[in-house]
Amino acid sequence: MFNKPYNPKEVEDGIYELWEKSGFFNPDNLPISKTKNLKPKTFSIIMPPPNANGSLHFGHALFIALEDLMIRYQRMRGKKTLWLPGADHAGFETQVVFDKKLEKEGRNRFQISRDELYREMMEFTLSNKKVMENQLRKLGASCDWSREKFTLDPDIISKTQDTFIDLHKKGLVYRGERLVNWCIKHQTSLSDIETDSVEKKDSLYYIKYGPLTVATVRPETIFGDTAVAVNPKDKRYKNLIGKEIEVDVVIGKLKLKVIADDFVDPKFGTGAVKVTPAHDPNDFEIWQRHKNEIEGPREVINQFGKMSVKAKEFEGLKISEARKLIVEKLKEKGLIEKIDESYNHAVAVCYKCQNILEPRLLPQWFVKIEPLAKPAIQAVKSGKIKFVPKRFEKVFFHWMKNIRDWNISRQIIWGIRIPAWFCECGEIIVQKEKPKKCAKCSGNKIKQDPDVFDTWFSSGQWPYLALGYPNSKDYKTFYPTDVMETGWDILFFWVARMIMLGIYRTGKIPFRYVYLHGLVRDKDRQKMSKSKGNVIDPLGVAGIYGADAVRMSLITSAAAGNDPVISEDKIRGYRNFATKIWNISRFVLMNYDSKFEKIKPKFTKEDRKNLKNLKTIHKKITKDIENFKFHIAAHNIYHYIWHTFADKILENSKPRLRSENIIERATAFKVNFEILFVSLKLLHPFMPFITEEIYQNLPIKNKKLLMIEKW
RNA sequence: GGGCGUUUAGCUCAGUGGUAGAGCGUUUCGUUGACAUCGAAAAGGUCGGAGGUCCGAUCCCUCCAACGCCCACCA
Repeated sequence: MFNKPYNPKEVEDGIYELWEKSGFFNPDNLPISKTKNLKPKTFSIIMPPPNANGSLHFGHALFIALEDLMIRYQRMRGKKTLWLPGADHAGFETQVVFDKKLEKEGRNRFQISRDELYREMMEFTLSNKKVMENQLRKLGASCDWSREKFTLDPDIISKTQDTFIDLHKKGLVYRGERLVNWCIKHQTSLSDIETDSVEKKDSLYYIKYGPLTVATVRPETIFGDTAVAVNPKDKRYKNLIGKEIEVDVVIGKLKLKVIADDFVDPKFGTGAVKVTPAHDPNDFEIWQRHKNEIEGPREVINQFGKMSVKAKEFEGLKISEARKLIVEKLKEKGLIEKIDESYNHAVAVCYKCQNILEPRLLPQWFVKIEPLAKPAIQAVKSGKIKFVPKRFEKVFFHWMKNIRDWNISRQIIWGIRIPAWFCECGEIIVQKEKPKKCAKCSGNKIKQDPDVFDTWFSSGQWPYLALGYPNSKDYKTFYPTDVMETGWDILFFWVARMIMLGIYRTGKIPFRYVYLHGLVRDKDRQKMSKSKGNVIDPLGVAGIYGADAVRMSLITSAAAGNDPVISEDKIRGYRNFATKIWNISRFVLMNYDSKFEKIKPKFTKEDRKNLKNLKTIHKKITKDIENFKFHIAAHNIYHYIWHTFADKILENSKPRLRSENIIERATAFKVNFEILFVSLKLLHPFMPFITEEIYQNLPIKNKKLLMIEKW
């Protein structure tokens, strides 16, 4: 008989060890019934590799609960089941975390040599990775540790570079000088989706430009102007189109051509726009359309967000200071016509530090995305890949259809180095090893591109790389994987890229189902964040109430795609449920008598009804799990165990359990035992620890592990 | 400017074309061998609003409102 009350702390670690030692996390060790000539059915999930730069939070606990549920269910169904764990170096994210750490120590990364910084960050990451792995164990993740991968494993690095080289060969990767999102704080460019847009109130200055007036929020960029644009249909400026006008820009005079472009909205401002191709994405595109008419980008703001040498007397000033000063000078000269002080517009900011991003003209590597997007859209359209819930397919299509080329260069050191080399002569060579000499100029002054890949470029290849593409047995056995389970917030960052790169590289879809979970919120529906102080540590509460209670409360809290709401109250509620099951089991077993073994039960009508009902519940739960309705399955098993089994069936069995007649006693016991046994199986994927612990105490023959009992 | 989601009991959320559900909270009773981390019972909802389809709508359709989110190059 087991102790009272149930104490998860005393049980969970031991159970995990029992599982891990059994070897059954590894699909190769599973007792798969092999029918002749038939390949065993497989089921595989590649774990979204957590960023190895901190501890696990509730979002991680959620994916663990959901994925482990699917994995345990499929394993019990008898499939050759693989859950492949991993960890992500998380390039820019980790760089940001590490920058903060350095800042606390009074250091900064720009003073540390590349090699030294990389070494320190690797050490930091590997130690976080170890912590994370143990946390995954604490939460009961039944993943195959023997296959664990890290995004900076040598083979992953090498194969990620192969993909880049291959894309380059096929013309799908190019090096282009384009305006990119530049973060002044982090000193790197970012992709379009690594930006947030915030509403900002600014002044809109109306500045006299020779014969006309332009409206701008950025007077400090006037030195970089190369044209003035108007709408071709705008009658006001018809006579000026094609002419050159002379503009006083404080530090001198500029001759600017007036050009006609449809982009210009005649109704906005004065209908005339100053064109600054080096510092505005729209202006850059205007220039692209008028390349042979006007001068190209002239950079007047540098990488630190300060005025460059081209701003002459304003050189070195911060943007805001320069703006103020320039406006003053313009005012003195009578060139400011008016100022609209409450102009609201959206500006792009760094999604990490919220600093305004400076558009900068930089040579970067871009992935030509359209040829990759088309087959990805097709895969979802045709139903080869299905989204759960389905509504995200629409979101996916919308984004994929409007997608722009992907900047994959990052000016940080933490990541996979881009395999490209620059010769003094300007030649660019794409290959892994350093070229001995340049094919063009025969020179040997060749340097490697200092940049690394956007971290999503490697994680976008995760399903097939983690499985050992292209030649491994695992890749052949488990690819395409069955389910990709992750948060909808990284639909574009990750899921879309995995589909695109997966199809490109392997010719196959990377997964059949995309299950998207929501964002975990606190009891006031607030996002959990450190600054709000409302973060609940999943490991902390798991330590108090048990990992089972944490997992169950996460699963019951939301349907796919919805945000689960978590509170300690709720977790406590499921801890009570664990206690209930514990006591149910104690009660069932306390009425056990070894003499029952030989007795043939005589079932009553009620017994038969209850056993039949059990089958119905079994079927319903199976169906709901198959249909990804985990929260419904969880509610049902909860309700059945507590309010049908305990409240009714067990209560009603009490008189018979105390009967003088051993057949009556044995029958009552056997019915209760059968229901308990099936309930434990049904509950196992949801609450694996306590169910396994009880199973280990059951008086049954050929006991193995509940984990591999037949569903 | 497009698009999406949510709106059901005091709170947080499930759910269904045919007498409304759970957890927590509240109230009452119960501690005689599974369980007080509990049991029994109770109160509490015109299922956001207005139309429509239907024998019948909380559920399907249309419109509206509130809240939340995503996407978008008007200086």
